[in-house]
Amino acid sequence: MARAGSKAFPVPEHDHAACIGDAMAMAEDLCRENGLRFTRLRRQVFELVWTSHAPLGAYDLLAMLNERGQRAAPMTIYRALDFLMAHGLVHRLNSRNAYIGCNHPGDGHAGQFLICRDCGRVAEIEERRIAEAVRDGASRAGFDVRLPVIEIEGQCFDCRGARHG
Amino acid sequence: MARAGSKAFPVPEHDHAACIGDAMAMAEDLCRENGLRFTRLRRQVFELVWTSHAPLGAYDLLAMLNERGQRAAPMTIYRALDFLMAHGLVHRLNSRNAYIGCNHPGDGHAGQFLICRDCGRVAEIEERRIAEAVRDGASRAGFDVRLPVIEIEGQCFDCRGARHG
DNA sequence: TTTGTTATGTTATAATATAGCAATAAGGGT
DNA sequence: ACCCTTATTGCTATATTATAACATAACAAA
Ligand SMILES: [Zn+2]
Ligand SMILES: [Zn+2]
Ligand SMILES: [Zn+2]
Ligand SMILES: [Zn+2]
Repeated sequence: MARAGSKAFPVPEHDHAACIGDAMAMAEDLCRENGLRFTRLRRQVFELVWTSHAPLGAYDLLAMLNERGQRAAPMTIYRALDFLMAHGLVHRLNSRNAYIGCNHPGDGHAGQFLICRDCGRVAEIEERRIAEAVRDGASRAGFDVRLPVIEIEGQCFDCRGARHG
Repeated sequence: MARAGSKAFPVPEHDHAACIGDAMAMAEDLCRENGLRFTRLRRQVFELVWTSHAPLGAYDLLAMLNERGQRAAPMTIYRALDFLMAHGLVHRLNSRNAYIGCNHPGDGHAGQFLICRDCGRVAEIEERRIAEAVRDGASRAGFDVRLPVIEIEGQCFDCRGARHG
């Protein structure tokens, strides 16, 4: 039962400011190295997405942004999200119509998402064996994988503990 | 390269009336055996979903239904789809907001979907190795899998052939 | 028939996402 | 500095997908 070393789901009382800081730093780096314009708006949206480890909807983000005086329209958020997604800085969770920050970006990588149905938090993992199994299984049907979307609903370690020790 | 024996994606010129007939028969059986009411409306919607091997949107189905004189409202379709989904007769593809028929029903089974980005067709597979890899990978993060959603975008055998021999 | 339950009809509205065009800001060469 | 080009943002309207709430109808058991 891994856990101590696993960073997939951070413990509830962790230093979340550090999560945000790290993500921000990585995003800055990635944009600088690739000549991307990490504008004020994009920065703000990225920061908002990182408000929590649970995914946020586009209109949630919009409301949060507007509470900061920015009075933006939906398009504004969607465009910022498009940029961030295009460069792997955030991911969209199709099963929730919601967006989650990524802390190991890189254009167009497709990880696997663990979604806790109790606390709503999401962890992104990158298990080679899952990707391989998907590729092999698909190829047995003559199918060539381009973009696997894997969103796994279940229960995280902390929520399991909370229920039946 | 498997293909001959694979039924995941039927060949384009197959007898699709037989697909519909088989699916219908299985649905009838499942409902009879479980005391479910496979009403006229639900039957119609199920048949419409099976119109093609590409997934159809709720409003597409609604339009098709209304072309048959039924003048129904959105709720009507969504309720029929809810029933069909609850009993594994159709699946919702989150990445497309669309619905696809299932021909091996059973309450709440969760397969893996191959979605061709060229022809739009979808094949449902059930690869034990994928499910196992997901369960193992998740448990390494202390996560207990309840409902894996796996939607794999790529290119099917027929579309690959059509492009470069 | 009465009664409780499930299914459908109907109207309105919520939630999510995109189209289209004008205004502005950033970068690059002269 | 200037002009030019492109990328970004602002803004209004609209499309698409899904649900809420309540009334009526069909069904089945008592
Ligand atoms: Zn954190
Ligand atoms: Zn949890
Ligand atoms: Zn067919
Ligand atoms: Zn295809």
